[in-house]
Amino acid sequence: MGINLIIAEKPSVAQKLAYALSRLPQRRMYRRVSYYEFTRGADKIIIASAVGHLFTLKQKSQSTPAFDIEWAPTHSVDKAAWYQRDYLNAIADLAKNADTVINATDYDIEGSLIGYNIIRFVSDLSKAKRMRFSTLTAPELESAYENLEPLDTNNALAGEARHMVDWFYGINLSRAVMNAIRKAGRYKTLSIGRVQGPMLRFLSLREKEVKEFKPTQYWELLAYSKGHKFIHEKERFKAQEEAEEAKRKTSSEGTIHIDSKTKTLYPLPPFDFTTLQAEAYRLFGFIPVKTQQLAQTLYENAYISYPRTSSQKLPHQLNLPSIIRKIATIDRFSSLANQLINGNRFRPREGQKEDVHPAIFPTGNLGKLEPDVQKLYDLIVHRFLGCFAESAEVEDRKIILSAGEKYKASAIHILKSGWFQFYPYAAAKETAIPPFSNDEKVAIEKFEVTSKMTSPPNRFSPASILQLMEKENIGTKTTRAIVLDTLYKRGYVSGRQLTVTPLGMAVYETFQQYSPKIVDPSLTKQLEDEMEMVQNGKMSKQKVIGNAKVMLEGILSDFAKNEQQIGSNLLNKLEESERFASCKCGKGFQKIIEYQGRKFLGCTNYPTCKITYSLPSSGLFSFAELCSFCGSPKVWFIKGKSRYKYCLNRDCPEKLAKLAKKEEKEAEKAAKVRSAKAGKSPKPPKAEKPPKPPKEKKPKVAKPKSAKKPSSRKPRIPTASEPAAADAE
DNA sequence: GCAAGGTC
Repeated sequence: MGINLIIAEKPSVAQKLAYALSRLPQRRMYRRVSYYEFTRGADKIIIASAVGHLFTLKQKSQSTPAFDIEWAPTHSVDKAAWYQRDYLNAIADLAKNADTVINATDYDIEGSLIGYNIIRFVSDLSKAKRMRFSTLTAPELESAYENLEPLDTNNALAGEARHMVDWFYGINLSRAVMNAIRKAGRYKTLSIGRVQGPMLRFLSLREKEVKEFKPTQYWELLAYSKGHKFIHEKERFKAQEEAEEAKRKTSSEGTIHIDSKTKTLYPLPPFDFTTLQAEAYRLFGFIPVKTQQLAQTLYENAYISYPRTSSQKLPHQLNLPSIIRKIATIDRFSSLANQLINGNRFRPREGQKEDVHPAIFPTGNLGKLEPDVQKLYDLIVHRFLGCFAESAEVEDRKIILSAGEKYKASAIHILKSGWFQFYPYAAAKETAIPPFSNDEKVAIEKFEVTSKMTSPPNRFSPASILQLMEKENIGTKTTRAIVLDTLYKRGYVSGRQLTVTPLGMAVYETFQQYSPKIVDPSLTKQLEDEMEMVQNGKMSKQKVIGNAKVMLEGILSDFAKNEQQIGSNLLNKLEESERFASCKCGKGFQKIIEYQGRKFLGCTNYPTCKITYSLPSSGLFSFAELCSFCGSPKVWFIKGKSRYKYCLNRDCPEKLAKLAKKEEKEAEKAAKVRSAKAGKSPKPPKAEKPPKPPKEKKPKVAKPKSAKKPSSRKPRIPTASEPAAADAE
């Protein structure tokens, strides 16, 4: 009787394996860690589990560049990985008596490496075999066990090459920028890497587009009939005269033509991890890292399936009808779930993407949830139930008004709501149907020529940058959100509309100049090609790593030659980024303070330090630069299609001068109009807000919430002001 | 302390 030790990648898979290979696996404990034991045929089987990578790369000796590294147990290097220790020790112990050690991690290069490292460091590679499966269904797991393969060493070596190349690039280049800024006089944690690089590049290029955008004017021609608005088919006219010309060519009566199309809208596929993160951001504003944490909580409580999947499939082996029946017992879903049960609708609409783990689905178990966790859970349930619902049908109505020139309007009419009621978050919106019929003759009551400004491209949101990274195939479903979080932590980006700080821009530009490879998306593609060659045995791991070293040596020596210039530039930009945060009092940093629903810029020593600035009450803003006239922070303020850069100091001398000049001009204009059209009363100049009393010298002080004495006086918060005199762009 | 990749 042989002893076979099977190693899974994570505890949940160990459990699945145990129940797939045995009816009655014995669950045993090694300290806090469980493993399974049973006999199958002539063999005794033990199933233990890793928890991801149990080994990590560690610098072996000090050298520059840092190329001397070795593998070490993660728990010995990283305190946060303390819990891994028992898992590793359990495997080491159980491996002692094993005749065969089977690597049953996920069948990809990371999985192969997880198992390979464990086996070579705590057991013996000569005893090793590989289980290969692509889903976690019992028949496939059983078949994988009955058809063991030799250990896939080349896959593991490809993974090892990936780890080492990433380490060499990431650690050495991060140290290079940190050294540069340190020699310029500041300690600051900076970083760059194969994934951070391209992400920062995408964001920086967009930032430049936004900052350099010059709005241009265009005109729209609108026609109204029976009170309904039609727009000229050309939509945008470059010159007002063109719009007026089209208006002149239009007769006052026209004919209606209606073009109706019925569209079938199929249910959306169940959630994969990235789509869940995007939807949770779109609907609740959860940043992707938060969604990741909430989903992990739901998973650990067994309320949802494994969340880190890229699959959009729900295999029937999951016993979907029983899940829907369990969900029907939860009050707030019972009506929807029962509709499916009564309609015998148990076949889901699926998407194209596949993975080892199925799409995210609720298990039907449920306990009490924190509010945010519940929001995410309900979203998952609605999406899941929606997959089984009927398609929706909408009528898409295009209404053309021909009167010499052509005008158009459109309307959406929902014919069948189908899955919309299950997943209302993505339902089509019904619009009022204008009362027109085909070939109807109608009168045009009114025209409008309106002037509009083109708007800059949108900044990325946390969801949209992650979607772009997925499309470009950079990073993984698990790490992309974490890498974005790193960019925030480094101070490279800020805000929900991802704004690149001067520091972030400088880091990007530095690497673009001295090490363009690290910010180039194609480094990932190159690494993938090389890993594939390692997997096929066409290239050695050493060769891949050697190539990276040669590349880096050149970059690093070039970097060192220009260190002084790089360092002083980074320092300048760092200080520029921080000015928003360094208060004039010299003791604290400025930060956004929220009090009684109002936001203002105050000091970390507020209310001891009374220096505050009002902020716009709506719209987006981000730090631009320090005002060259008064030293207060200047912000970009974006509202609708307008963009202003303005100084937060209401008494800024430049601002007051501009305001005075503007008023002077308006007065002049008004005087001209008066003299030209004597007799007719001219339009008064647009009223300018008078400058408000100095904010900075007489700051309004709000009582902090912790104030012990209830004050009879209402705490006064600086009121938000519109930019009175701003640099419009 | 720096990366990216697994996982609780």
